[in-house]
Amino acid sequence: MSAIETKQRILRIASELFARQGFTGTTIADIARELGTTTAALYYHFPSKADILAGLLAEPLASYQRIMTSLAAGAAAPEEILGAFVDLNTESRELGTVIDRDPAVLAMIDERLPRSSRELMAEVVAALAGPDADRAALIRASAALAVVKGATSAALELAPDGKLSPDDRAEVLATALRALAPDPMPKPPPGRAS
Amino acid sequence: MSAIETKQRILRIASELFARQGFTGTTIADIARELGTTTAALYYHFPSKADILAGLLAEPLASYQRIMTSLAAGAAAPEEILGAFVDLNTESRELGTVIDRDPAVLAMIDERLPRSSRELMAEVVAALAGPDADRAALIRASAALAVVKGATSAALELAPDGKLSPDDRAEVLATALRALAPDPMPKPPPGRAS
DNA sequence: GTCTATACCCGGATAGAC
DNA sequence: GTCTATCCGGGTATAGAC
Repeated sequence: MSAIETKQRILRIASELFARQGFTGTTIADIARELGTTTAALYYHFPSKADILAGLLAEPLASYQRIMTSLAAGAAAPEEILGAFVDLNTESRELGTVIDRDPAVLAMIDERLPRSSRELMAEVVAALAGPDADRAALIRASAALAVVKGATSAALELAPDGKLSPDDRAEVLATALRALAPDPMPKPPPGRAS
Repeated sequence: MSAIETKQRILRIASELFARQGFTGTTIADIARELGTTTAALYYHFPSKADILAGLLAEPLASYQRIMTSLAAGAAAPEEILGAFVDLNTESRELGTVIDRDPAVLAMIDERLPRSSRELMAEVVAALAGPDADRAALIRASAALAVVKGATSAALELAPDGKLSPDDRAEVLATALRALAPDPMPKPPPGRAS
């Protein structure tokens, strides 16, 4: 088995284990056992446990930054932004749960990013809420993002083939947009017969 | 300082640290330092680190089970269910982030509960989605729950006094309900003039 | 490229004095 | 109730043979 091939296997195994047990909760020995070798063999392919995580995070993090730059470029439609995050969560479904579950992972990511992940999220919320957003609008924007994350992973779990069908994607997106939009009529004004 | 008083201080400190660094990411030494004593002193008040967490979790877990039994009793309105979870997240705001972030914590909770937390969540989703729910309805129900968690914590962070105002609570609830409701008209059927 | 063996550190927990 | 000192286990990482 070529070195590069083994490297891929390690990443695949690590991805599963991290998703199930978290990054901190997964030991090098866990990965080695699943791989069928010893921990020492692992260190031939990766210099450290953190580097395994970094290898896993490289692509999704690049996608993420692409979204952020396109977001900084101009006023993107909420639909575009939310759709991009649905796709990001779909591509790297296992990692999505890993990332914000483990503070150690958060810290690692913050090292590799220009701005902290909290700041980045705040930017996305601001972009979704629009320029003159009151607190209610910010709440709704946070809600829309929560929907994207929660509903996407729910849809992926419910899907028989583990893939996000176009219908499901549309449902998630529509739900997020409904969350984002203010209530059309919170309470029908009294004195106005239907 | 009385023992009972110190115990409360420990719980308070632990709550903060767990929220910031996660349960696994927080060491007994961290807590002791913040407390101004040594780790050995901590063990006079709590037999183990896990027991500190258990002390923190006791109340919110009881609330949670209260919700579940009332849910099992009869068909509660979605509004009631979602409202109950908003309140639960508000009362134990710091813990909410701790609980499902750390697999170790999840495991501990599952030990103390009759059913696994995954099963419980599935029950709530089912109750929200209704008896004859298709996959889209289940997705929306998951989304509504995600809104409750995400938007409540966002609202708490945005609030100047760190408290959830009635207005904000209403906004969160309305948003969750919009997420839950199917799209009124996803696409106006063609051939039917407005 | 993978092994055995082991160094090293850190975190949870205990013993026993005060 | 709190201290000093220490044990013990487990986890990352390395050395060096094969």
